[in-house]
Amino acid sequence: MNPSSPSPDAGPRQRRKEARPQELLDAALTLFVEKGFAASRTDEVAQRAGVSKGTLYLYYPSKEELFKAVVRQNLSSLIAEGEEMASGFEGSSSELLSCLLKTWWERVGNTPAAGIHKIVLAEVRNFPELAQFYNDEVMVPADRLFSGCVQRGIERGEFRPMPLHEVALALMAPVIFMAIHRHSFGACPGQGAEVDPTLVLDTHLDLVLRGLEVRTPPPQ
Amino acid sequence: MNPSSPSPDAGPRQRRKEARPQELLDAALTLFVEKGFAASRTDEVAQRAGVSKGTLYLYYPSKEELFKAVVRQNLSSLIAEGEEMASGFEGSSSELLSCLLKTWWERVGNTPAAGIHKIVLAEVRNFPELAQFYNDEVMVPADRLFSGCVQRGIERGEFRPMPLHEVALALMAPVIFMAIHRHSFGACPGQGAEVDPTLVLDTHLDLVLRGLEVRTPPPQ
Amino acid sequence: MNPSSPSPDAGPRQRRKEARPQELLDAALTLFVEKGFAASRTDEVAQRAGVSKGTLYLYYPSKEELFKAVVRQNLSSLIAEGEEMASGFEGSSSELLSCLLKTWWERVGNTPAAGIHKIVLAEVRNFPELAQFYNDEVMVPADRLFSGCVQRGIERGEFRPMPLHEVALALMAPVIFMAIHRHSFGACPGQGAEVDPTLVLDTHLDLVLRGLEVRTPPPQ
Amino acid sequence: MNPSSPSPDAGPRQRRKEARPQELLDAALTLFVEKGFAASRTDEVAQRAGVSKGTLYLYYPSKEELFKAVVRQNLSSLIAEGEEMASGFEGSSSELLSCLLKTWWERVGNTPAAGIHKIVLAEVRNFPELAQFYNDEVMVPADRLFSGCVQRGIERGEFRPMPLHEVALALMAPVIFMAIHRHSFGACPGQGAEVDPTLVLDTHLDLVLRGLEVRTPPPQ
DNA sequence: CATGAATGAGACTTCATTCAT
DNA sequence: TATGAATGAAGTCTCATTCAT
Repeated sequence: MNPSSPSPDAGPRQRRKEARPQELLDAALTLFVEKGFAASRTDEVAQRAGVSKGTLYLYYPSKEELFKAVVRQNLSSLIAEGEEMASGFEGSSSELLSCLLKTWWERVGNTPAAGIHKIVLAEVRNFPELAQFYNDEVMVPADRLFSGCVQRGIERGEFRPMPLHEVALALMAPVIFMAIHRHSFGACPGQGAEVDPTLVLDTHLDLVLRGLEVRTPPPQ
Repeated sequence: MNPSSPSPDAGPRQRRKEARPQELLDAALTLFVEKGFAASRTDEVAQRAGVSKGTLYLYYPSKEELFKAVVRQNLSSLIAEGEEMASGFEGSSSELLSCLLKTWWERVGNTPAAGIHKIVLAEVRNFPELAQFYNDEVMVPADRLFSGCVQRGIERGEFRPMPLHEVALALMAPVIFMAIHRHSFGACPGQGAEVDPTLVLDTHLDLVLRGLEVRTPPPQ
Repeated sequence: MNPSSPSPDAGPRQRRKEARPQELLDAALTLFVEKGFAASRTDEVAQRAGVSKGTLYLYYPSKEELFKAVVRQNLSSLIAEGEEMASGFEGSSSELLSCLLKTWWERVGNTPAAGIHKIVLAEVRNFPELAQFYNDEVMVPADRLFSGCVQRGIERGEFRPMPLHEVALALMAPVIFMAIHRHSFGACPGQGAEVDPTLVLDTHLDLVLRGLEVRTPPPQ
Repeated sequence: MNPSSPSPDAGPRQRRKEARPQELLDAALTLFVEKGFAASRTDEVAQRAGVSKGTLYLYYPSKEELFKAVVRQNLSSLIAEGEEMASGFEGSSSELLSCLLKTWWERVGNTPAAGIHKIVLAEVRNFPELAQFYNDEVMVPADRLFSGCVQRGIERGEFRPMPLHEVALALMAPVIFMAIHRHSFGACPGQGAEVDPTLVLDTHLDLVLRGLEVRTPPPQ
């Protein structure tokens, strides 16, 4: 991949080798989202990545570790990005929250990665180690990001004083719920498809941001 | 159990026999909610119902059919109640929505039945038959109920005009999400337990209902 | 088996069921001795016992537990028997030791059970739990039995004072070694078969018991 | 490793190459003795020899062949030494036997080489080829050596007339047994460690040699 | 010669389902 | 109707062996 590599071509084998982890993660994401964690077979993950079962274990020592790697690649990185965007943001807090949620929807909610939330909510109880991992790696950072934005709004006098964590949850829940929902019923034709995600998102933002706003004191 | 029991009306044995299906459904609900569908063992369902594994198959021909029966019994009855309450309601639409959501939380969200939503979202993709069923029996009625309340508010001049289904979703999502969340991470100590459900519910209502309100035109 | 059982015949199924554990233990002993512990497949144990693989796990929860059961049945019981014989023995200590070793040879050394010693010596290092088990269940009791007999001889003035545990080991080692040896090379025709076990045993006893004896004090 | 090395006689690389088979055999011996044949991984053998797994297969076509080579190399050299010592011995036959056994213990029993006996006894049944080899190379010469010494003692009037092969076995068994035993249980703390090998050896010799002796006629 | 990524058969174990009693 | 012993397919993971580089 790197043209400065000593061997100019490296051959297909070398190229394959470097791409393996990514190919495996992609295959795993697709299958986990489709069938769930427990119902996915390591055989099939490998098969979809075009390798044998043994090769999968060459890169990831267990099914659980494979799942963690999928989570890290698809969720952890996005949260970090959001944190970065928030830290340098100049506009109003409403714009910031709106921007964060819309970005999240484009980058996660509307992609296969959204299915991860479904898996976690559904199966984490049977895999306690994953619960801890997901909490540390996803839930805590996400809460911190959104709570921080709300606090920013309150401090700047844009928002009413409100409980931070609860507002953060109220902000995130509908988009996550919609993402999960589409992943569950999306495959079933004619069901739940009648709602337009963009309209739902806009409506949700319209409602909640207006609900947050300090009501410009009418002269009364 | 004792055949020498001369009690009339068939005796305890007969009563047991007739109660079997219900006992099995109860045991299955508990276990499915706790572990999920795939991770629940038929052995344990039978054991919790106080019968042998063979007996389970006498009443339900497979684990899948048992699952469907559990879903049918526990979800279908929940919607009608809300519909009834809404139809005779006299107060403001905000009060109506607030009342519906709080009641739902008490009667469903905070009980084992909430776990069914988790199961369905997680596993419906592996049971296409259930998707149709869940859509018809749960999603459509729930949407109709909440959409209707929002429409009532708009018609009575309490709420701004807004897209009905999208608002309905924005209303329901956070409470369902929270219910699911508690079922997933509730068992893990110190995780997700720091949010107070009542406070979340109040905050959510505070935000969304205020967001729905027609802003009383300042000058008038 | 119990004639007072309500059903006089119980049918072949019932009879099979009661015999299962014994049939499985027999099959396991044969196979373990033939191939070793690690190289024996649970499939084959079950097959030789005439049941399916699943049935094996109905009676023994793991391969290791199956092995322990084999050891218990074939070795532990014999040692207890020897202890009993020793406790009530009236004759000389030489006769007692001679009798114990000859009995051991007949009941263990010359039967498939002797192969267990081979397995343990060879593989115990890879299964630490088995090491502890075997030590507690076999080695310690066997040492106690033989040490006790030697001590009896010394106390009664038949034997010279000697270190008990070391003599016990010197007494047991050749017969165990011979048993192992026959199990290893016994299958190979014409090898190691030229020694007559009975003659070896007699010679060993002749040597060691004479070595133990208090040399009748020559008049000096 | 550095190709620019101008050192004569082929340089370190060449030396490495020629030493490979020996390094592999050494690593294999260590590992086989430690873990047994089945539980040893070819990966680890190669790693301990400082080469890759593929290289191992360049020198030995399979794990079984490697095992055979290890046994062959390590057993063949062991016997000749003892024979040499015996042939020129001048003292009493008791001293000769005592010396042989003590030397064997120092040179073999107390070293990793003793582990080979454990491996052979345990696994020879799965490698019929090895049985013949072990018999010819080890058992027959060892028996010849010890039988010869006993015969020498009888001929010189030191020992009672006794069956030669059986006495030989009675002489060798305890030390071999103890050596094997230490290799099996030696790793387990507090087990079998309570016997002092030197004391066992002395006790064994004390017993058996006294048992062999012509009882010096009391009156003289 | 040497490498190490890749393979795939096969190990132990689980569990939904059946059926003789 | 009720039982529970029995089944065997299928799951995750290991590891001896191969082969392109």
